[in-house]
Amino acid sequence: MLNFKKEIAKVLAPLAGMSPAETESYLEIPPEPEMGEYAFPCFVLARRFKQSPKDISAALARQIKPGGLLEKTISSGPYLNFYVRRPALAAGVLSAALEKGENYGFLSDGEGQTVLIDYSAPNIAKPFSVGHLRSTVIGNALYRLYKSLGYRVVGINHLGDWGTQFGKLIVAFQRWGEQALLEKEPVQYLFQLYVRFHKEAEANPELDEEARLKFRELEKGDPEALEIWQRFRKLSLDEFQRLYNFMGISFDSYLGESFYNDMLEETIRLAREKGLAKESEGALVADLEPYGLPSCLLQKKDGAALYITRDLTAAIYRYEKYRFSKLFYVVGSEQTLHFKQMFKILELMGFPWAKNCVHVPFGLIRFKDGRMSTREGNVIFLEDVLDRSIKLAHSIIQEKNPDLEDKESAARAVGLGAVIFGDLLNDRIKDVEFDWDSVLDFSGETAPYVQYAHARICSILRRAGTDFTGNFSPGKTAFSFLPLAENLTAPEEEQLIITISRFSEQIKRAAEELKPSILAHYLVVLAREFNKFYHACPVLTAEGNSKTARLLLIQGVRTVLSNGLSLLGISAPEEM
RNA sequence: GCACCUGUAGCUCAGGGGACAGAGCACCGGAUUCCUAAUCCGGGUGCCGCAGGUUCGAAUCCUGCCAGGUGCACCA
Repeated sequence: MLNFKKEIAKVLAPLAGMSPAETESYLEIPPEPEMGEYAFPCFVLARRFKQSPKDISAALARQIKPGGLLEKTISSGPYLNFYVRRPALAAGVLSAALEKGENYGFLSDGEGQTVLIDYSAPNIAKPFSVGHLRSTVIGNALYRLYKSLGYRVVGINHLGDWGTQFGKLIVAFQRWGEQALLEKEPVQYLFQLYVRFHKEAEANPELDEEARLKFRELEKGDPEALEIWQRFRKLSLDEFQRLYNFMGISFDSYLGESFYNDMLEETIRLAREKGLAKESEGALVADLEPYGLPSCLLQKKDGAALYITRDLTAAIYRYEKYRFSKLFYVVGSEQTLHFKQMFKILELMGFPWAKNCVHVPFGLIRFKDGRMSTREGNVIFLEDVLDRSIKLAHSIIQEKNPDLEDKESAARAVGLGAVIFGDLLNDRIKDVEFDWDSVLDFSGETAPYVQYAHARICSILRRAGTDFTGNFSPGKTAFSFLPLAENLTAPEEEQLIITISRFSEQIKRAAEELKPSILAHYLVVLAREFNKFYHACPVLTAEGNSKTARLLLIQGVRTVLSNGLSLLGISAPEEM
């Protein structure tokens, strides 16, 4: 469909007296399918031509001749509606889907460019809660989206493996810790210690001071503290790794905050050199008031570095190493100010690439009566959510499809998919209220809905056998599809073709706007359209060419559903 | 106090300056001699938070206000 849009722009541009690119930017999708595939609103030309948009539209319609993918151009009031030659579109789209398979829809816009995505970044020694889910699944989807556009993508898990919480944990462990419990369920146990620490510190404030000192020791390289820290780190990393594997997520780099310890001095030196860092009350402060931002602390009065210094250092390191064209930080919206400050400091430090650093914020997951807090212990663990979702999926499969051989893997795909999709469907900037009922609702606009459409197609294709694709040799497929494509004239069929043809546009837009939700919505629409088709048009009992054409059509739908889900980090089982 | 984000149907939310503002959930009724009924079909809902402004045209852009959320110096 990208081609069709370009084709229209090329023909229309000289008549409208603007560039093809500008023309293309005005093209829009009409509200009803009967109005064609694209429309050009002629209001924009009214002033230039000193005529009413209606007259302009009528005149343009007369001047534009059909050809290529363009079937006809019809003036509709002030709009100029373009109709695609549907069989040609169908033949092009379906042959491409068949040929390209799991790469169908993917582009190569990003060739030669490197994009870094910083996401997930759980805190070591804290359990993985649903709060971390968002960064993880959004980041993972962006990772796959950019990859599909041809970018070289580097996924970075900036582990929260340093900071004062380790002082607290070490103190807690040394006071109350038991080796055996730690070995048994490391993260759970560390979490308990962490919660206990905060509870006891309320009555006993000197604990906080002790923790602060302990962290100082750790920073200075105290062997005992270091040994404990390393153990905590390894134990929780192993557990995170297990979760990531389970969810099918991986990273290219696990360099966490601690990695930058030795480089912080250099960052501070650089900031001083640029006149950015000033002493204030014993601490080191970057004055950002002239830029309309609150000043921020680079170094505590005890000499310890702060989060932002670490982030600055990491950004510099990453640029040195990867020469990225974009660096995305998939981090909660509560840190918006932090990133504004950080990017401004990078700019003031004289790094021109600072403008290529982008914060990709997302809303909080909250409870009805407030936010989650690790300290207070009121969190929901991701693992519990996944477990319950998968169990539910399993019991539904048991009920609906008792003969299915591998129920476990189907249940895993569906249960996991439901959770991921639920997080990706809505605009990431919005807060979400955590609610078990909606997490465990598999009807309506959900992954299972999309997966079910996919499974149904697989079922039909299985029954049909695979021979029907054998008639189409690669290379001349589009041509040989034409006679078949003429059969796809039912409204449900045409709608499916058009929607399939817009797949690449959706991928591109989702990546550009950094919103996987765009793709998720598109998949729901495609699945819905397939379901309508499924009820209106029988496939296996259709005759001759009509049957073959429908098989090819649903094969195309299957490809898009499966590729689309995969871009969101969700698998599409063949049976469920 | 200041800054940023959000406000659309009973609920959860789509909506790319453009044609009559759309889905899902929930509720009611219907469809299975037929490819998986996790499906489909039908039924009705809106001062698009409020008030101004820009524009041929605003849910969409700008300003102000209201409500909720988030942040604002030694946490990350």
